[in-house]
Amino acid sequence: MTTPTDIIEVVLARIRQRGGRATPARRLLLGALIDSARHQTAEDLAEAVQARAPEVHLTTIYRNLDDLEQMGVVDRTYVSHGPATYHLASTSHGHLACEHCGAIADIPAEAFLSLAETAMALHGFAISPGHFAVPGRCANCQ
Amino acid sequence: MTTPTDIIEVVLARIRQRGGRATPARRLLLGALIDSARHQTAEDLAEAVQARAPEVHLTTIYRNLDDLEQMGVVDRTYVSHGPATYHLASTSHGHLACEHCGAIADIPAEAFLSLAETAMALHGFAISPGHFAVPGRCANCQ
DNA sequence: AAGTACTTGCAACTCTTTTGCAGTCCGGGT
DNA sequence: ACCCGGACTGCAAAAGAGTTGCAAGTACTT
Repeated sequence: MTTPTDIIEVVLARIRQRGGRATPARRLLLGALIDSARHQTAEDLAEAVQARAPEVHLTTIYRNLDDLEQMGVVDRTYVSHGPATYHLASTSHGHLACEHCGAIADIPAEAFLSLAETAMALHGFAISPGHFAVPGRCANCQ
Repeated sequence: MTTPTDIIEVVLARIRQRGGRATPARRLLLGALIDSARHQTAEDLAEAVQARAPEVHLTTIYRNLDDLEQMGVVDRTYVSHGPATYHLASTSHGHLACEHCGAIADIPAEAFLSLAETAMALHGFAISPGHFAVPGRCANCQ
């Protein structure tokens, strides 16, 4: 099976290939992303990392999240007017964000198929379903 | 036909009904929203208003946009990591925003139908198609 | 073991939006 | 027509999220 440590080392190997380094901050950040595979803000992640290494600065979290996003390791999801959230890219899915209570629900990538087709047909536009949250009202808040 | 002035007066009438007042700033803001029915940021709108009334403060634009949004007169659209954009709510449509060049394209509300159905079936979630932009790559930037 | 370039911590800053407050002005009542 | 209360505005200041410059630190190559 694939343990958290495996995942971390695989990603670090990829980082090394690009001329990057395996630093404690990176290990801890990846650990935090794996631990709680839910949608966490940069600040959530900083808190998790700082529980084990208090000197790691929020700036470092942001810089590493940017890199990981560029490498395709994490997805950054923009929730309507609020901090961005991050999660491992492994599971491709979309997001529904309640405008009222802030709850986030996942929705399979296939749900975006017909939207993707229409966008492509009309404008030659390729959507990125994982990178944003669809706002609306959840069942409880309607 | 419906002239810009007509629209402005209809909206102002609704504002008065709620105990609100018809101020020059409101008239100018509505005018700016009508003039260029495209997606404008609060700053764009402030600039347009200030061309005729330089003393109108950005704060006032924000406060009025909030009110107009609550009244359902304008839609606020969140583009991934960037300022929110506003437009008259009259025409209901979705948005595609290029992650690379920032271009915004419109897409008919019907394109969201199957997504809306899936969200409702899976989570009882009612999406608000007008309130966000779907990120991706436009034809030129792929 | 040493050098180099990638990383980090820190502080200061940017951008967007919100809030507090005191003065201004709209419009219903007289 | 005039007055008054509450709605609205301008200004300054702050808050939230993320970015940047720079010097010091450190992982990896040789």
